[in-house]
Amino acid sequence: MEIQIDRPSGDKREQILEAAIQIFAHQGFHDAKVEEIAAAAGVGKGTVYEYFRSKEELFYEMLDFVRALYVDQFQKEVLTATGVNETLKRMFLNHLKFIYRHRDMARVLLVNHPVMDDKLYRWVLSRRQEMLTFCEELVRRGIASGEVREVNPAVAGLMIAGIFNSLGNQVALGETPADLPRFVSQALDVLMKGLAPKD
Amino acid sequence: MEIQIDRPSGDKREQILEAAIQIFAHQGFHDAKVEEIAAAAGVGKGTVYEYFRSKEELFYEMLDFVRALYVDQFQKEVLTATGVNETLKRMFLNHLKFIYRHRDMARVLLVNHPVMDDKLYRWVLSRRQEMLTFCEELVRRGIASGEVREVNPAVAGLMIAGIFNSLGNQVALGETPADLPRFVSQALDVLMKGLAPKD
Amino acid sequence: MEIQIDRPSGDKREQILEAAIQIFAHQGFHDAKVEEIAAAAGVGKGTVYEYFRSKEELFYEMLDFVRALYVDQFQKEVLTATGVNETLKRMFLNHLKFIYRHRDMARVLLVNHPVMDDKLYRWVLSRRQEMLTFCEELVRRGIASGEVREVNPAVAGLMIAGIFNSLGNQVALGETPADLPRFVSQALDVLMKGLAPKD
Amino acid sequence: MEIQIDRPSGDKREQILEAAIQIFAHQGFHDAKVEEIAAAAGVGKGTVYEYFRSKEELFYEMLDFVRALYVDQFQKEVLTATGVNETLKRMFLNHLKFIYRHRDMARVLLVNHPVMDDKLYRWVLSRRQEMLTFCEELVRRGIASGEVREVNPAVAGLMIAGIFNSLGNQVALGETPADLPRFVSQALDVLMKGLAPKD
DNA sequence: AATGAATGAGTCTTCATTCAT
DNA sequence: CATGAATGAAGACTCATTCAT
Repeated sequence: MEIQIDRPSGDKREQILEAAIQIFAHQGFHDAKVEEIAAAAGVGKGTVYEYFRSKEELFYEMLDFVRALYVDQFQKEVLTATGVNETLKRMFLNHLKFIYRHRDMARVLLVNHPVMDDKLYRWVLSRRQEMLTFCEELVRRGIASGEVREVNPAVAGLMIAGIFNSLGNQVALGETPADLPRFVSQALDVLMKGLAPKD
Repeated sequence: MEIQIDRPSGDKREQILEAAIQIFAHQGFHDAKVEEIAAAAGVGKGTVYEYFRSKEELFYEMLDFVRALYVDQFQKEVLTATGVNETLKRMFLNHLKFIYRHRDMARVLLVNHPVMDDKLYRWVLSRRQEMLTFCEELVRRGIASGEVREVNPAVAGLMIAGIFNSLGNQVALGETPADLPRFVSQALDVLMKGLAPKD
Repeated sequence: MEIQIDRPSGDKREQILEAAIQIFAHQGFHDAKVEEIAAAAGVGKGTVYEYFRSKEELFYEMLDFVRALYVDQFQKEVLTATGVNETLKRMFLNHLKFIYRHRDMARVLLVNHPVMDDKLYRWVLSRRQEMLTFCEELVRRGIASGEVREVNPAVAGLMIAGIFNSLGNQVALGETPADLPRFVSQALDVLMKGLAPKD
Repeated sequence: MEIQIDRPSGDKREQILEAAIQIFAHQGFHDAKVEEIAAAAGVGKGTVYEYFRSKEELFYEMLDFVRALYVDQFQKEVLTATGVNETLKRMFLNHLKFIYRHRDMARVLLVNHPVMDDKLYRWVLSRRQEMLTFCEELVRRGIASGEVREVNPAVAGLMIAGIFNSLGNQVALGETPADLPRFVSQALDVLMKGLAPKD
């Protein structure tokens, strides 16, 4: 009898989160009205408060929801790669695909930083640091394996993260290139040449 | 000749703009109260409305005010350079110095994008496009002059802009490197190697 | 014969009333949540509405419930007395004992008068009038029987009711005297001396 | 030029307090709407918040406002008396006159005890204790001066306070006696006889 | 020109009540 | 009968804006 597996008890909650992504992405935190989110989720205003203590909590839960989706995909498709070049390729491509498929979510993560308070500020810094740490570590590994020449890992990490974000912004905010793999490989070609050992 | 030190004409307006930078930077658009800005400027609440039609107009005027400062410096110190390498060096260094000297303003421009409405969204896109166009053009010139190999100028422009922003973010949001010129040259070394003609 | 210990019929209704006393007494009408009352009664929120049309009706039913308990005891222990002195003694002692045993209920009746609307206002006035009428009538009987001198029965009635309430308040809101009978007889001693015929 | 003495800068604030008395007295704390109070005061809703931080603060400020009026009159007319009998006479008469002139305020103080929270509960208890302490002390002084026989001062104090409140309630909630001085002296006659030394 | 007291539109949030299960 | 998820009406409070001085 346990048919309906798709919509377990978390049903309404997820509906609201999806709606929150849309509304927050388009209006920003302050201009988004809880009533709009409820309407977009197809529920009553009060129902939002059955699942989330406040508008602010809903906002943060949504950030974590989106991030969880991203991290999930990242772990499956990026962390399984070996070698700097391969890792970067998957990392970039994965990023652009994710953004392309979730433009609304992406806009939330990229642009919608109202700096309401220190809490969000810290959240943003924390995400940024995660990314930098990963990139820097990748460079270190590359140096160790001989794939990368002796550069300052912190600087190279910043560069990788910057390029990474810039390409992502292009997909999210600008015109999405038709051939994403080619787009990525063009960028990585320049990057890797810049990092390549003399030889 | 240095008479009128206290209050040259047009002073109030600028006082308010300076205050707006501080307050908007720290609180974001929505959490900033007009009253706070007035207080920080040392004027009455009503006075703000003598100089600016609305809080929103004040916000945009402030953005343009900050941008004008930046552009001014950019034109003096960057546009006078010749050659891709030299231009990039000045452009990066200039950027980091500006951010370092105006951390508060920088936070406004970097993080504080409430996406209140399409107006701001367009403003942000527009600034981004300006930067990309400049970088892309720089690459084209580099290719023409032989300083840069035959890369996709759009992709290279995105990369340069990404690195540019990433280093800027590091100064604004992270730890500022002690030796900025060295910091920049390390990054440009990688970048230029990546873009260098085969030899 | 003591079967059905857990849930005799009509039990739920009484459970809810008992819970209502506790919650209303501690939170007041408006701050009491129906959900809390339901929880305190060990039933679901919806169940409350099976037995009471609304929160307001529950409140009034609770008032009558408490009052019925009081009146019951009053009739058994006070109305069976003869003579003013004996009646007063039992009336006072009975009152204090009731309050002592039902402090929570007492707080409802003594302090918790939200004056939500004219309905409750009239309820309060009505209870007050009952008490005054009884006291006044008692004085009249005392005058007729010679136990009380020729005083204004309305005034004397007010005085008795006032003393009555004041001693009750002491038990409910202040420190309960250790020896209640002595406490009462001290007060009645003064009162009866004041009302005594010249003789 | 300093004519308008009646309406100093505290003008609006007092208007709001007066309106608050009316509205709170008739509707109780929870059913009173800030907007109603503002309307009754002839000001805008926001103006209330210029003078009072919250509805709750307004409520307590109103209580203190009324109490200050009362205490003021009490000090002038009651504390200047000498002798138990005279003090009681003035105290009672003063009370009834105050209530008669400020029926709305009186209802606030007498009936409107929503027990919103412990704060108000403590306020009520505190006022009650003040009254009891005063009455008890009065009895002690009477015993010392020979005006009162050797009764338990705590019990006698409770009685006096009870009679005091009962007469006040009659004026506030019931029918006001035409001849207040006579009303008071009838009650005090009984009371003082009850407290009189044997002789 | 400068001010700040006054305003009320706009929104989050609560909670009594309903009703499908 | 019993339940509690869902609802939306209602109200406290904020703050951009106005305008009399």
